[in-house]
Amino acid sequence: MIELRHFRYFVAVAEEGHVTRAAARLGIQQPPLSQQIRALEREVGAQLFRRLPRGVELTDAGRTLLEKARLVLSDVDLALDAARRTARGEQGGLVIGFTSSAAFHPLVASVVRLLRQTAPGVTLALREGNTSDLIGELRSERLDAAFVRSPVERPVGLVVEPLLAEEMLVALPDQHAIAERLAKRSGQGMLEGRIALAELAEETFILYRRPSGPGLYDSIIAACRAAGFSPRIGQEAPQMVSTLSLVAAGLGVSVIPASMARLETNGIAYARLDDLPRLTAPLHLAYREEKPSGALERFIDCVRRSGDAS
Amino acid sequence: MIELRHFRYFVAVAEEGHVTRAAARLGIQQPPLSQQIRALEREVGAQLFRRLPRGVELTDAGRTLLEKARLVLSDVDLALDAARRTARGEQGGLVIGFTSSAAFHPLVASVVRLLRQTAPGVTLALREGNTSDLIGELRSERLDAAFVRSPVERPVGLVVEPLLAEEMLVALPDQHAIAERLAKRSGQGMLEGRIALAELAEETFILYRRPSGPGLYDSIIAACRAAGFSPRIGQEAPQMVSTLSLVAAGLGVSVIPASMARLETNGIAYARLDDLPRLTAPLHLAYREEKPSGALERFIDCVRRSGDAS
DNA sequence: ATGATCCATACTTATAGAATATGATTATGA
DNA sequence: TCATAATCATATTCTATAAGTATGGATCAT
Repeated sequence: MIELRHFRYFVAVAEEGHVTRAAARLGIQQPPLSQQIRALEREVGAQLFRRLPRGVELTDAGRTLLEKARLVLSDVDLALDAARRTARGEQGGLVIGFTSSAAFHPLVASVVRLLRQTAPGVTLALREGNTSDLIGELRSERLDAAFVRSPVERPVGLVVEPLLAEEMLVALPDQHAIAERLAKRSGQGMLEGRIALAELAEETFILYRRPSGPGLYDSIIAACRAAGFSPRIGQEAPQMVSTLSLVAAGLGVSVIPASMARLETNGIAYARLDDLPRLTAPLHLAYREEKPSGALERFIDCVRRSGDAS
Repeated sequence: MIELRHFRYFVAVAEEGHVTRAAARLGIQQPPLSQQIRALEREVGAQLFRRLPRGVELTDAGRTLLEKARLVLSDVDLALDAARRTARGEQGGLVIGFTSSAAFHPLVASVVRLLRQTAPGVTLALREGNTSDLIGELRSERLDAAFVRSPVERPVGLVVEPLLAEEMLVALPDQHAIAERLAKRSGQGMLEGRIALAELAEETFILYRRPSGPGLYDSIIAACRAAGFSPRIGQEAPQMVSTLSLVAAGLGVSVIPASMARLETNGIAYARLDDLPRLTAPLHLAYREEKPSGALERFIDCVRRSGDAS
């Protein structure tokens, strides 16, 4: 049976043109090397070297084999390296989900950037969805990890790791009385000063619809209650992003994570809240409890590092 | 040190998902197989299998390695096959020379065709030249073999193998008295009947110039002497083919190998000779005495078979 | 709970690769 | 021309390691 040893020995002899020198290079004696070469020739069924009085030289068959043997040997090294890289998580494919509201958070972009840098062999597929769908896809192994807001209960079989808690802002129509009262700060539609939740007691609230992302919805309502009123819900938008369109259309006000304030600026003014405790939108990373693959480990590591930085 | 055995065993275990079954398939016991797998894992520096209560399953690193290990194993087989084919002469590159007069001989075409069929892996480069140049190129290893006419002396270090002796024909200008006298046979300019060399005693002879192809030149002159006259040499053409152009131009007559009668028909008539012994143009195959490469052996074989057929 | 399945570990055996000694062949230089 | 050196091949011994045997431990199924 042919082994890599035969190829290694063969290449050495071919390169030296000399059995004795090749043996020295390989760190063995000349007779076993001669034997292994003969064994290879027997296996191939053809002479690979012409024995000359001083040294040996390749036959045509030997020349043909030399080329390919070199390739095989380097392919073996490449194969082992690839396996090592995969084990270290520098290679592989991941499917990552995120809630639409997380799509705009700088953390996601920075994680992707960081992973590209530290593990270029890992291919990422990103998939948007609402929190409950994402949790389901995690369970059914269609996703490897997901950025979610606050899942109501801790889903069994999954690790839900808190990353950060983001301040929530009030989104007002541009022409709203409160917006007119407070000066614009930057060009971004961000208002100067803070407002109390209680000031919005008479407003119509537009919120992300309940079944898909239960966490945020509940905490907003709870905060209103704490501020002394029960909010009037005008409309529940199917997607978190579309709440902003409804606000821009003047249909009501909304409370959104700060990272979403960077888009849909025309027609919308954003104001910080005054109330304590602060109303926040948490961001979590969820993944299965089982031992993560190397690539996923790498990914989680990148997420943590990006989380610390921001 | 990694050996192919490790890859073979690894692939078997990966495919079976089961060490014991894989061991049975490989014809060894389970413990040594487990050991070899462990050795491979140690060499790679990573786990390749997750040990489950019933069987084993690939890790990511294992999956990566499996792909490449399969490739390596099949590449090894391909490498050995390629070497075998080269040894059998079914693969390789040959440079073959031939004298310009041999270019028109059907043997050359049929050899090329036969070699294409029996050894498609052999690539042929054909090179035209005069006999003495070809002999030199054979010696300097720029050619592997050459079709030549009659080399004066047997060149040392070369084998010159006679292939066939071709009848020689007289080439006459179309309007020549002899051509007018004899009826045309086919449309090819071939004349009916034979003529004696002696009939050409008064003609001007156009012959291929001496230094490049001494053999034919000498035998033509010798034949004329035997027929009782010494030919008047009008012009010596630099290339054998151009002798025909000179004949067509009416500058004289020539004697050429029969295989050349198939071209330059307009303006030329060919006549067979009556004299005995027949004036013939031999065709030889020349190659170096040293043991020929497999591809050359194949080629020589094809030449001999084609020679027998024609 | 008990037996069956299956991988791992400990130890023994046997194979074959490596080392040593030597022979055969062919250049090379006196 | 002969002796010597160089180099590969052969014969024999040694040894490293792959294979085999026996058994243990974990997990699942009945």
